[in-house]
Amino acid sequence: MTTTAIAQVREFNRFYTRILGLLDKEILNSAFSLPEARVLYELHRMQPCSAKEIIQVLEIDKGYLSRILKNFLRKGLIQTQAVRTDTRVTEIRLSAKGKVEFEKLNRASANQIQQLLAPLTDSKIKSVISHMQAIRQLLNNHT
Amino acid sequence: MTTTAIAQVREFNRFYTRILGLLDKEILNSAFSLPEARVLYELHRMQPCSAKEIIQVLEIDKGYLSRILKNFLRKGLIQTQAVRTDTRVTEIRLSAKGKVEFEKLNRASANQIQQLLAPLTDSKIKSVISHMQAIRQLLNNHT
DNA sequence: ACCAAATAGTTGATTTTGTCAACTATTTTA
DNA sequence: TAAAATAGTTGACAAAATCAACTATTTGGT
Repeated sequence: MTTTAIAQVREFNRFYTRILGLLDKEILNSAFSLPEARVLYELHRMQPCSAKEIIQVLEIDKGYLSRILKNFLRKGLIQTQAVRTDTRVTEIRLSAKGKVEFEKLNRASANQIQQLLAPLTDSKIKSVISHMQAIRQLLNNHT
Repeated sequence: MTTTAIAQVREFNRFYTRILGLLDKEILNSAFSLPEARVLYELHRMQPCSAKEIIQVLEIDKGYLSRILKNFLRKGLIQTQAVRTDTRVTEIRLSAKGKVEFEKLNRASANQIQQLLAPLTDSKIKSVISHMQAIRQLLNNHT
């Protein structure tokens, strides 16, 4: 039983890895690299937040992130401010420009997803989404 | 309607990217890099096959793949043979050693998946899998 | 049959991405 | 109050990926 279950999950992983690859292509010819895009996305969703929080969510190296954020700061996409109660921590938030860039990226990625869903009828789209929600709920223990 | 659909897909992508990242960790402390592991996996499933076929499935650069295969050959994991009717093409297949290595890797990855499913009851596992199959079927146009 | 275009794969050069360890500056703990 | 822990930075490096030029074939059109 579990053997076939594992094979099925593996097949899905293979399949969905491909889908994610397709969707990422759009991002790759934006102004951002994939890791930058992911950081921007998390900033948008978590801000204000510390570098550490991003590191935890994205499981990314802290040195690596530090450089990405330095770059974002240079481009004026984020603002940083030391936290009063613990000056080791810097609170990061998107600047107005950062928000604009995020929105651009987000629209591009929305287009990609739309193309993915385009061949489906509305009811099939609903169906896909409910399957996705179900999977999320079932596997959700895993951080 | 589609707006929320897109947001839902995005959430799932985020979620499943994380899952895939977790599962990949196991592979990363094997003898293979992630791309090598993917090539090995495709070889196992498609052999005998040409480099081109792998390139198409994995959407990987041909120069990059060429090096990976060269490396596999050096390690004795694959055997190659020019195709009679078109000597530009080399038919690749796993050697006995290659099959053994694949099996090792495959077991490691199976363990990871098993851990993912471990907290679930059998009926929930069935449920996850049927949702996965449904998604695959619905999105399958997108090779 | 012959030449141009296409194709499979290789190689070298380079860029991008990611890792690791050492370091500074704080804060926490015991 | 000294030692350990934590947030983040930086430099050195390694791994992953891309790009273009190249060889050797095969195909297609005339």
